[in-house]
Amino acid sequence: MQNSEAMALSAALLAVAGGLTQRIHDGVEARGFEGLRPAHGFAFTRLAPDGATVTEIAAHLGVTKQAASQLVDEIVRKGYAERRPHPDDARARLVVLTEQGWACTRAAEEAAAEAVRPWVELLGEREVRALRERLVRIAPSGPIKPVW
Amino acid sequence: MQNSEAMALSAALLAVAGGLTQRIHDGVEARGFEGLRPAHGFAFTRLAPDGATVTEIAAHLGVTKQAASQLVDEIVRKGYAERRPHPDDARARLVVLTEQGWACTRAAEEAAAEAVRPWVELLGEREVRALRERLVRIAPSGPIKPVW
DNA sequence: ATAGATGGTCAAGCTGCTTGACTACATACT
DNA sequence: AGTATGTAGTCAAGCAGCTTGACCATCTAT
Repeated sequence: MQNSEAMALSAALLAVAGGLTQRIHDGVEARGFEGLRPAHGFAFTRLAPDGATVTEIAAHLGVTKQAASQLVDEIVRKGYAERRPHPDDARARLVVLTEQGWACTRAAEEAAAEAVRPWVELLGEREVRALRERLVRIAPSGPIKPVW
Repeated sequence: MQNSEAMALSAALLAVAGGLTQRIHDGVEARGFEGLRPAHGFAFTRLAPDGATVTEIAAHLGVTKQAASQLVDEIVRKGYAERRPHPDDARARLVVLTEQGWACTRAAEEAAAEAVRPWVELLGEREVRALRERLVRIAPSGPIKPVW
């Protein structure tokens, strides 16, 4: 594959990712969840199953513990999560989503579906599913970093 | 398409985009172009054909003119671009890439090719090309915004 | 028991962005 | 032509989100 092709692929991928982020963010706001940034959404995905510690969130986002702690402060203050004592470690605190946090997560899923809808209309459901499968296969496992 | 599928697609896309950005950035640095951030790269793509004004770069990046001006200051100070009088408008200044700027652009293309290579190994060249075509078709035309 | 590693927070500082104000030039209207 | 409005760009100040550094409480290993 030529360098210019790789660059075109990269540019398209980053443009799509940027637009998608914007649309999800707007959709979440339109559903009444304000004062959140995309980074909060990524934190939510890590909190979603059973909660996580600040350190785990920091690793997930690829930032320092201090930054993650500050981010958790925000979502706690806004009622999306709460800090509980950790069952196994008295140093740690388990951050878990509140009901409002779950509602916001569902809103984000709706917004994502809405953002993806134009793609389905353009490419068809089959192609979009294929796109998803390929992206899942090449997705890195490391921390989620901002696109730039 | 279900909401959860749309979310999985979004998550994979953003993860791939984040990883790709990181890899291109690292690759550019490894080729000796330091002190640049991904945002500079996006500015370069706008400057590439025939240069651009600060205002055009601002629109391209989705930031204020002041932020774009500051970013141009940086790449000028580091020798990647220079400001010239605009041929048609005495208010404006045309920012164009220097030879070093072009060299950096080529380095970014090499880095992109390098970053994409694992995907080719995983999916095959045919699939990656198909991926590119689909992404190009759904890519938005608006400003390039950060993923979060 | 003790030494070192780890979870979390407090504090200070930096960087990249924003808003606000301004000058120089362009464009449109009368 | 003359005037009013709009646009390109910069200077200045402020802010938000991140970093580094220091610290305490608790866990883990010897």
